[in-house]
Amino acid sequence: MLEGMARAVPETHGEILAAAARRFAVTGYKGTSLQDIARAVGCSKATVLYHFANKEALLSELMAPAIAVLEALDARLAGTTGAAAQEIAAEGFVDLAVRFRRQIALLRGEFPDLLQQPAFAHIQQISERLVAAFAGNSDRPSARIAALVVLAGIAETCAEFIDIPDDELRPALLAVVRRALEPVT
Amino acid sequence: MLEGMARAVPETHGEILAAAARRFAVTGYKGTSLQDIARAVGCSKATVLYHFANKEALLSELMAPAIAVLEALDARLAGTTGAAAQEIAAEGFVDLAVRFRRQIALLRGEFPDLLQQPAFAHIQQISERLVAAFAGNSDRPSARIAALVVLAGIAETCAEFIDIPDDELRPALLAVVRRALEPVT
DNA sequence: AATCCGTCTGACCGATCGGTCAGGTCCTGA
DNA sequence: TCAGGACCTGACCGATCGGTCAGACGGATT
Repeated sequence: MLEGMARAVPETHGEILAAAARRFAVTGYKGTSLQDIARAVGCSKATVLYHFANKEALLSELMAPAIAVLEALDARLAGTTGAAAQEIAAEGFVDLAVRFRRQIALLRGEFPDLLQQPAFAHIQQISERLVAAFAGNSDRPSARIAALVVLAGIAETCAEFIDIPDDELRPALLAVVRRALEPVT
Repeated sequence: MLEGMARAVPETHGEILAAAARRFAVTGYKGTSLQDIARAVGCSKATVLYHFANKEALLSELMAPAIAVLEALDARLAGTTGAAAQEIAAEGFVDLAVRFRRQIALLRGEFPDLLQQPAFAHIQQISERLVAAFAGNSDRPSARIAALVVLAGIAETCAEFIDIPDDELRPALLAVVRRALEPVT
């Protein structure tokens, strides 16, 4: 069986995942071919497809931890309203965006397309609830516009500053978000 | 010569341009094929390439007016600093983004890629100066982060709200931008 | 020695991409 | 009547895409 020392098994699976994360973050999901990833790893494209059923499976495995944190944030948001919802959304989403900068970068501009795939269908509803929370559950168009500005601004800014340390990015983002959001009346 | 009534010349050129604008705004530049555009117009792909040298020429002609306005804003920004630069950048960019929502939508996520092409090379420098103006020409990282948040947030929000009337979107955006920007010391 | 299995690969597939080209149609001016 | 040019098209091109498949290789089990 599996007794004895850990077999010197090649960790190709993890290497492919890491290389895909790096390439996706630079050239996006659609803009990165399986050939690109294979070249970065140093194996053939067929090897990539041996370890992952298809390109989308590669994306799913890469996004899974970020999605789990997003769902946890959505759960904490349930039942909150007004300023409390704004505060939870601000702290929670800024933290998420900073920690998963690479994952956010890879779906730049492809967010609407990728949401079509059934594997990410529920993300759309979560992001709608997140916008509502940023707006303090207000129906005023100006509140929703401000919410979308900060949501999109955080995501894009995190994707842009990939080298800055977390402890520098997080407080600056939190400060601008708290300033930008429309106070609930 | 060209005397007499305007010849009933088919305005295919304009129709292609309009259809391309619509398709690009929905599926992006890379995500829209010349076949898609031809189908939307009701002509062949070869006809599209008869009226436009190549796909990039179609994009250039579509972006030209927006780029002209952006360059005018950049010119107005020259020589300004501090709060004055912030105010000019805010009003100018919000107005630009609202007016050219469709053009902004079409380069969602493809902005970095498209900037590589020599035709749009100088746009990168302009956007850097725009970020600096939003930051009130401050070197503080938090000011630059706030500037990028509002810049990206405005662009993405405009691309998202394509149906809202200009007069509703513009003041709401201006309000959130003025709130969000870090005041110059 | 024979077998099995995890790992990996080159060759190949159909589809689609942006782009080219020869030629057809139709109007106009000489 | 004829030549010419603007307009348009189907057929085709090479490249690249995601994905499939039969089989090669090597170490462990029997």
